[in-house]
Amino acid sequence: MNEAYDELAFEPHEEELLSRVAWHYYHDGLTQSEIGERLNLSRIKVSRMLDRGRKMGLIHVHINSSYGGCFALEARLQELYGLDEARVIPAQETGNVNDRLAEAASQYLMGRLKDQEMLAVGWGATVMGTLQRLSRTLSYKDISLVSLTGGVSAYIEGVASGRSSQNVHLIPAPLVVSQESIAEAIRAERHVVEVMSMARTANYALVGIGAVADEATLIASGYASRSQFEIFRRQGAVGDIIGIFYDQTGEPLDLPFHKMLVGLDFEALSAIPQVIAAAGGPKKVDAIRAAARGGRIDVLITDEPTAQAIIEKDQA
Amino acid sequence: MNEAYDELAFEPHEEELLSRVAWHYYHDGLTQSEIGERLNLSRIKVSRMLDRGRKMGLIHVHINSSYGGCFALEARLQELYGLDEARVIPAQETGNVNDRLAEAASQYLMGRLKDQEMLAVGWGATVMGTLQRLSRTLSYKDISLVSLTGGVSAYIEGVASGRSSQNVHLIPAPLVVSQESIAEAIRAERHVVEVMSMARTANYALVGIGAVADEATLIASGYASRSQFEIFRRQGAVGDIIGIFYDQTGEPLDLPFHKMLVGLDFEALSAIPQVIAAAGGPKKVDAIRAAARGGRIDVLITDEPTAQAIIEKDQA
DNA sequence: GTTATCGACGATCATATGATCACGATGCGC
DNA sequence: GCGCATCGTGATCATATGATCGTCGATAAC
Repeated sequence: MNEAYDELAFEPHEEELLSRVAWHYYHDGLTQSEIGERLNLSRIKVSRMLDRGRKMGLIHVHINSSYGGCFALEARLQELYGLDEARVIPAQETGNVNDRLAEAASQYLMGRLKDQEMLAVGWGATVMGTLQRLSRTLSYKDISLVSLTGGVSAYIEGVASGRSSQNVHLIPAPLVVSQESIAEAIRAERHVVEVMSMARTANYALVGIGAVADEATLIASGYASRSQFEIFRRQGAVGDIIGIFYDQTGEPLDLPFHKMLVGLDFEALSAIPQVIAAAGGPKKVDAIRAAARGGRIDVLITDEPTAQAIIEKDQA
Repeated sequence: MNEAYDELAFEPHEEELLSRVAWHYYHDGLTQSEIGERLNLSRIKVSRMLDRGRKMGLIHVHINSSYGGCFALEARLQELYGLDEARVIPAQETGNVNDRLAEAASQYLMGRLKDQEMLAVGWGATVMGTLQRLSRTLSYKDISLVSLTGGVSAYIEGVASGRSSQNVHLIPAPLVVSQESIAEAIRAERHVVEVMSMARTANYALVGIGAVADEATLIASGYASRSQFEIFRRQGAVGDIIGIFYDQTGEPLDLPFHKMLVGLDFEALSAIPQVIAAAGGPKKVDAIRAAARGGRIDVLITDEPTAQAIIEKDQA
């Protein structure tokens, strides 16, 4: 029998043969050897055909889940901004976005935190929610918490209740004070210096990203006024991380407000091995995008519509 | 670190994790071990998750080809009628259906015929087309041809041209004669007896399936009349194979016409290891269905709409 | 409280897969 | 016609996968 002739004869029907092989493999669950026997092909050839089928897009694997689309966005985000990791949660009508982001962030950290590591935390509603969900894990893994800024005591106390409280180190000050001189004085305090230098040694930093919008938590909590925000906006601010406002490119602005902050600066933040940001919502699109472009963050946890919007802006 | 706690915590997010695993596996091309490292799972667990994902329908493999839908029909046909094999060619506007069936049949036979085997052939346009396409393979593989009935010499001669002609054994008679006595006399001829007994030893039989319709080749070629067909139909005939008409259940009818045929009967045909039928078209739906249900054929090669129609009739 | 049952887990091992290599056929340029 | 490059092929081997088994822990029944 002349093999060459046989193979030649199949050529115009390559697609059929390919489809048939793929069908047997993926739907019938046959092994490549079994398919080879049935169709008079060598096992290796079947393997190569499947390979070709996959590369040519003939074989398509669909993941039948609301998460399916998100992974593509994650890959895109990572690629565009050089992130270590991106997590995108699927769009959903029910449920508060911040809660779901907090949930996702806590999931991420649960999988990442190793025993006895140190987590530095920023400021904001999402960060708070994440810490609440993490509290049990933090005890289990004996994680140390340290604050990146002042003004976190209110909510971090709840998280740190119980046995693990000895591992929580807070900057004992407000986030913002009314004068630069006071801020300087506080930053010079021994205890504050200690906590801040400890924060620099954290393995991870968990931060929120704030929009320059009237709904910002900074305004709601009285740390800043609407008129201040208006000024920030005029100066090109698109968002803030731990109270520091930055422009479209993610570069921090030179604002008097920054001088009144008690907390780490961007340089110190970047020195932490992995900066994880959890934020989402239409108002925050520009803020997140700028933070990512400027390399301010290593890991981004956001929601699907926000991810979509961010990516779209950078396609154009 | 307490592993159990970690795993527990992922529970409500099983779908996410499953999707993520599937994504990495199928889209990113990571190995199960790599996925395990990334997501802090054991390799074996990743394997099991993928398994579950497939079983639960979370992971769906789509074969992006016009042939894709046909394999489902093939599987259904095989299952419903206990066929050894079914081949369904995709619906297509261009091209003659018979030609495409002949092409598919010849493809099938090319892959199946081994050196020096014997193929018995029936009667009809599709069979003729198949043999024409096969002629080169027949020479290459040194295949013997033998006819199942009379009346095939006209077209089989062309196929058997050249060196391999010594391996072609035809029943030297018409398909049908005008009287029972003549048929008996022919069937008693030494040469006819020889060829017919040779046909019984064939490895494969290739046959067409005829509809009881005015367009039938039997009528067109003058072997039967429209009025005869009308009578057959009244007696419950739905189709014929090698000139033998059968009813809805595939049982041969008791017709005077059969007594005037020169060729094998159903019993002899069934004794051939694999009876391959190639037929399609709306008129032949009932004929094919009855042949399949009655176990008259082992392999069916048909087209997509026909397969669909056959299956639909048996669903109800 | 104790025991039985069940399910999840990872270790181990056989099998399936695909990466690499070397060969032979085919087509092309010299 | 004669190398030469290229492609497709099967052989071989390292790796990836999943089937099987025993263990452990949780739960439920007693």
